[in-house]
Formats: sequence, C-alpha cells, structure tokens
Amino acid sequence: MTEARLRRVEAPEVRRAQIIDAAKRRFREAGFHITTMADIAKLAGVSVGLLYRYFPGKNDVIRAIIETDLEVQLDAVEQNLAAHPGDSAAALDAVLNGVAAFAKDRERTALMLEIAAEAARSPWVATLAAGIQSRIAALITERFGAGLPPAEIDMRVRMMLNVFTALALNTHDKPEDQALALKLTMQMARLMLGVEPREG
Amino acid sequence: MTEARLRRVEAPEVRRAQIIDAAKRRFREAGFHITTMADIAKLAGVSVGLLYRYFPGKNDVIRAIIETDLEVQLDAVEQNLAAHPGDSAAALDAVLNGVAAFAKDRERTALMLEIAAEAARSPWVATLAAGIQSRIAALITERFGAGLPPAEIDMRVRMMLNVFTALALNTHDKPEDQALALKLTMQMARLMLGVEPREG
Amino acid sequence: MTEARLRRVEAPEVRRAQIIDAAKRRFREAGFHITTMADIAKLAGVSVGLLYRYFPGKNDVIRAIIETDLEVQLDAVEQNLAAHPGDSAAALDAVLNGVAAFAKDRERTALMLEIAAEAARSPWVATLAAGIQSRIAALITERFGAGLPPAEIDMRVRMMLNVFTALALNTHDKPEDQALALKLTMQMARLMLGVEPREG
Amino acid sequence: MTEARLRRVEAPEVRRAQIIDAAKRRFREAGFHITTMADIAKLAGVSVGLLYRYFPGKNDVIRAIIETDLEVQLDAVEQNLAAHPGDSAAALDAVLNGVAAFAKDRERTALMLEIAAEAARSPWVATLAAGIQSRIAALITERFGAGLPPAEIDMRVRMMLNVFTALALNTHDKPEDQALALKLTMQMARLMLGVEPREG
DNA sequence: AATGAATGAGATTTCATTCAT
DNA sequence: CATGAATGAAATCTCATTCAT
Repeated sequence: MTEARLRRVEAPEVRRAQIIDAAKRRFREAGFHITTMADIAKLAGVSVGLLYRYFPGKNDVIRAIIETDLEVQLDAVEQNLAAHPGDSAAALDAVLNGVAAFAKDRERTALMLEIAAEAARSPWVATLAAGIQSRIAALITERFGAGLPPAEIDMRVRMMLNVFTALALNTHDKPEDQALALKLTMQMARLMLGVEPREG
Repeated sequence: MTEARLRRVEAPEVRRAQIIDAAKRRFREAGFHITTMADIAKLAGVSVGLLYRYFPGKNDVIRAIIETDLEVQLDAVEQNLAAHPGDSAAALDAVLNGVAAFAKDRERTALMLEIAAEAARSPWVATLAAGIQSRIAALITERFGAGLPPAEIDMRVRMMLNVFTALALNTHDKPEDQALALKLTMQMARLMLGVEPREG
Repeated sequence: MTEARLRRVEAPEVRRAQIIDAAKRRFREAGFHITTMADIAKLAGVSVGLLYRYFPGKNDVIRAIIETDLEVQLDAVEQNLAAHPGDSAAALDAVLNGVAAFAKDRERTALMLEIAAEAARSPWVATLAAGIQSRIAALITERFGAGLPPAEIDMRVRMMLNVFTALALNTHDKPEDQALALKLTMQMARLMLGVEPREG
Repeated sequence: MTEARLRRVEAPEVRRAQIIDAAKRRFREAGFHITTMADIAKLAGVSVGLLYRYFPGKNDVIRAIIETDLEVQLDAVEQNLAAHPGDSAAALDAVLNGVAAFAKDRERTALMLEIAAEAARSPWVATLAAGIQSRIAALITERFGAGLPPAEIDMRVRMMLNVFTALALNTHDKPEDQALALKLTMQMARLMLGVEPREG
C-alpha cells in the first residue's frame, strides 16, 4: 500500500545540496524550530534516515544553513565589487543594489530574520554573523576606505547591512510603497558609507 | 500532614501579569518555540494547569506577549510626545531617545526579533505590527507633519523605526561600539525625519 | 476507536513501584537492551510519557533495577543472620538456604545474569556489585570471622555467592538433578566459608 | 581517478573468519544488542553489504559466535586430555589450568556472560550450551569416571565448570585478588571432581 | 564479489494539553 | 481557584536490511 520510493543513488554533493536546499525552503516558510526532520526529508525527496548520514542532527542542519546563507551574502558583495574594477561609484552602486535585491526577496529575508533571532540566543551564530559582516566591511574598506578608523568603517558597514535587513521587516503591499521604502533605505545606506546621493 | 506548598489565591489580573511576565522572560531568552509551558509555569511560580485557566493554549500566550510588547512601544512614543507639549524639538528628542533606549536593551530586542521572525510567518502578527507602526506614524505626523504627503511621512516614520531595529540586530559587545552604533543610528533617524542633527 | 485508558492518579511511591516492577519483569524476560520503554509502560499500565516523570531515561530505569536488585540480596542476608541471633550454625544455614532459594528462582537469576553481563561492560555496575558483595562479606565476617584476613574473607564470600549465581546458569529439568546440583553447590559454599558439612 | 580503497577479493573462509573475529571482539566489548552491523563491518574492514553475503542477518552472526565459542571450550578440554594420555593426574591438571586460563581472560568471560544471559532467554542457546557441557562431561567421565554413577559424574563436571564461571563473575582488579580467587576456585573444582588438592 | 548509499520501521524522548483531586 | 500527575501524539534519532552501482 505504501508508495514505494525508487531508490536512486546520487553523488554526495548532489544529495547534500538537495537536503540543504529543502531545509532552507522549509526554514524560510516555517522557521527552524517548527520545521521537522521529516518535513525536510519529504521535501528533499529522501528518507529521514539519509538526513542523518549527512548531518549528525537537526542542529547541524540549522548550522549548515546559517553558514551557507551568510557566505552567500559575502560572495555577493565580493562579486559586485569585482564586477567594476575601475569605477568605484559603479561598484558601490552594484553592492547596494545587490543588498537591496536581497532585501526585496521575502523568502530570503524570512531566513535572515530567523538567523538574527537565533543570533540573539546562540553565541556562535552571533560570532559567525559578526565575522561575515566584518569581512564584508573589510572588502569595502579596501576599496573606499578613506580617512575613517577601521572600527568605524566596520560599524558603518554593519549598520548599512542591518538597515536593509530591517527593511525586510516591513510588509509593503503596494509597489509605490516598496519603491519609496527602498529609496529611503538607499539614502540611509549612502549616509552610512559617507557618499553623496547619486542623481536618478 | 498539612501541605507545605501554599496555594495562594490571587486576583486574576495579578496572576495574568505574573504569567505574562514569566512568559516574556523565557521567550526573550529561549524564543517562542523552545520555551515550554512548564518553563513558563515554573518561572511564574504557578502550576501548568493554571496557565490554561488564563490562556486557551500556548499560542494565545504568544499572542498576548506580542500584543503587549507592541502596545508598550506605542505607549512609550505617546508618553514622550505628551511630555513636551510645547517644544517640538524636545519632543522629537524624547521619542528618539526612548526608542534608542529600547533598542539598547538586549533582552527586549531579542523578543523584538522573535516577533519579527514570527511576523514573517504569521499574517496576523504582520498585520498587528504594521497597525502599531501606523499608529506611531500617525502620532508623529500629527505633530511634525509639515509639507510632505501623509503616505511619505508614514513611510519615513516606519523607516526611522526600522533603523532602531537595525541597531538591535547588531551584536555590540563593547561599550564604545555601542556608542558609535547609537550615534550612527541617530543620524539615520534624523535623516528619515528630515531634521538637522542637533548639537551634542 | 482507541481504548480510552482511565486516568487514575496514584501516589508517587505506588507508581514508581509499578514501573520498577514492570521493568524488572520485562528485563528478566527480554533483557535490558531488547526491552523498550513502550513495553515497560504497557506492562505497568501507564503511558510512555509518565515513565519520564519518574526516570530521566531508559538507562536510569536500568540503573534503578540493578540497584534495587542488589539491595535485595543484601537485605536477605541481613535478615537471615538477624533471625538467628544466638545460633551461629543455624544463621549460616539460613543464609545459605536463602541464597540457594534465590538461585533456584529462574526469573531472578535471569536478571542476575543480565546484571553480570552489564557489569562486564559498565564500570559503575561492577563497582556497585562489588560494593554490595563486600557489605555482605562484612556481615558474615562480623558473625563468623575467625582468623582469616579480611581480604580473604571478602573473596571467599564473593566466590560463595558467585557459585550460586553460576548454579543458576544450568538448566536442570529433572528434580533429582536439581537436588544434586544444589547439594554440590552447598558443599562448595561450605568449603568457601570454611565450615564442616552438616549432617543431613 | 582510480579508487584509493582497494577492493580485495578474499577466499570465503578468510572473509568469514575476519567477520567472526570482528563480531566477537565487538560483542565482547559491547554485548550482542548494542553492537551494530556497521560496527562489525568497520572492525572487519569490509562493507555492511558483505556481511549479508556471509550471514543472513544479525542473529545468525550471534549464533555463529555462540557456536564457535562453545566449540572452542570443548576443543580445549579435548586437547588437554589428549596431551597426557598416560598420566591421569597431569591430564586433570591440564584441563583445570586450561579452564582457569580461560576464566582469567576478561574479554572471553565477558562474552561468556553475554552468552549465559542469552541462554536465559533463547532456548536454542540454552540447549546448545547444555549439549556442549554434556560432551565435556562425557570426555572427563570416560577418563576419570570411577565408582560414581554416570549422572552424578556428569553433574559434578558441570558444577566444576560452573565454578570457573563463578570466577569469571568476579571483578578482580588487583593481581593478588586474582591469585586468591584462582586458588579458591581450584579448591572447589577439585572438591567437585573428588580429587585431593595437589602440592604447590 | 564487494561497496556503501538509501530505506523505513521502530526506538527514545518531549511537551501541549487534560482532568482527577 | 489551583495543582501536577497523566496522557498520547509527534518529534528526533538509530539501525537492520536492501539494492543500485
């Protein structure tokens, strides 16, 4: 009577990606603590037991998701900077637009909030997040770091990133609201980075 | 043979406050989903059974905490504005300082993040939070709303509040970091409200 | 459709005894590691959840059973000695007969073997068992301890007890076999305790 | 690109021995029910899948271990008797020393207890063990069986073997304790076989 | 023949909720 | 009103067994 799942062997990286992907999706929708291992397994299309071949336990799945998610943010900044080697203003725009795009994706921001809430409780999450933010700050300083002390740049970058996170907290149904919210957030981001608003 | 435990009968409001207070403390430390009803009962110094006389279920406790927490924010703004009926600049300062004080309290911000994460999942939480923000915006508009269209004022106030949320997202361990973060936050808040930074 | 169990509140000692008793029975029949918590709960007539109000986990149930079982052996020796305050020979007889009776009970010996096997693996079980045996040895020394050094008495008592345990390993179907096995074991026990065989 | 792991094809007897050996070691350390098939496979240096080519299931591995272990005991007695065809006293000594050596090996005794505990539950184990004991008894009776009725000799041999089991039940940490325990065991063994203690 | 990824039934444990006292 | 023992559904995790490679 039970629908026999067909046993497909996959390369470890593929499986791991499947699982991480499924977990991320469920975590976004339901949060870390409501999501069950069975949920993840079902969504990933594998058995529960297999989850435990890839991760020692549920906490390790959460940890992996948090780590990869934060890494993605760092990578995005890195790539946006690298895409405009000569033009600093364009590079900055690219970074800000990248972060903004990220903040507009409700799915991603839900996970971001989940991580933020977790960081308020688990020291290791807080440390990890702070580390990634510092590395992002370092990348930006390297490129734009004028006369400010490193500690201040670090903080300014953090605040800039957090403002976008905070933006994600709002539910803007109407497109014009969204546009306005984004415009204002961009102003704040530029204020943090000490750059003049561009035309447009 | 007489029971050592004293089975005190308390006024309902007192009991309810006891429970809400205990729940809030645990929710701050451990989050909504990790906290158990037994945790709350123990911290409140009452039995689990009694919890169910005051709230139909755990979700209702969460709902009550979210509601009271948001109300407290609204009340704070209201009182700060009312405290300076003549001096608009002083009133604004009072509001900003009030929100800042809130954002510096790690315990409260942990709960705020918890609520934000919940809002990303439960529509009613999102609606409730948006409603409160609108009421705060209305209060401020009423007082300072000069030439801008109401929709923009509303959004600017929301963004101003978001900035403090961003502050809360930071893991500021060192006091000098805290001071810097607060200074930057104030700059952004003033930018949102279109007021010049004050001396000081 | 589910047969509604009627919710009966019992005194803690009664419940604990029920659980320990059920666990002991299942452990005797199936061994520590085959017995499940659900087995125990069902046999005790309680829910699985209740088991965890009385014991933190399965290992603690095992520990409790081991402890009580060893204590019972000590108590038996103590009582048999106390029952014959004047007559040393009679007291010794009582002790030996007590141990023999114990060894004849297949249910109890099965548990004894389970404990012995566990002792070979878990140091704490070994230590606990050795401690109880030493206390039994002390009781006997107190009463009969002639010229032998305490360490030797201790060992002789242990060997005596173990011989009875070993007796339990054999399956004797025919009564005359049982009687002979017991007679021979008694001879060995007396040899260990350095007493002459009695007539009869 | 070539696989680092070498997939050696071995003669079936070699593989079987590898597996049995590994299983025995884990069973000694952890017991039948705690040991997993993966444990055994790892220790044997083969895959789990291969285990199932040699044994239909875990129970069959257990059965094989129990059988070989009991056979080894029988063989040892047989060989010790055969080694002294003329001198009965020397033969007896050899047998006793052989059994004693066995009982002093903590690893082997742990397995013996495991088997004994299993025998208390599984009739086939009990039957198998009883059969081996009878065959050992027969060997000894054949050699020393003087005036006693065969049934009694059989029982005396069993009891003699039990005595060594009793020795195994002891947790003898200190060497001097071990020596004493062995001395006492030998006394009991000789009592069972009706022989005078030898000098030495 | 050999591997080990994959399965899924079943074990342990947790906890929101109920209800006898 | 108040208690906390009791319940049971559901979650996490384990492991004997299977089977594609």
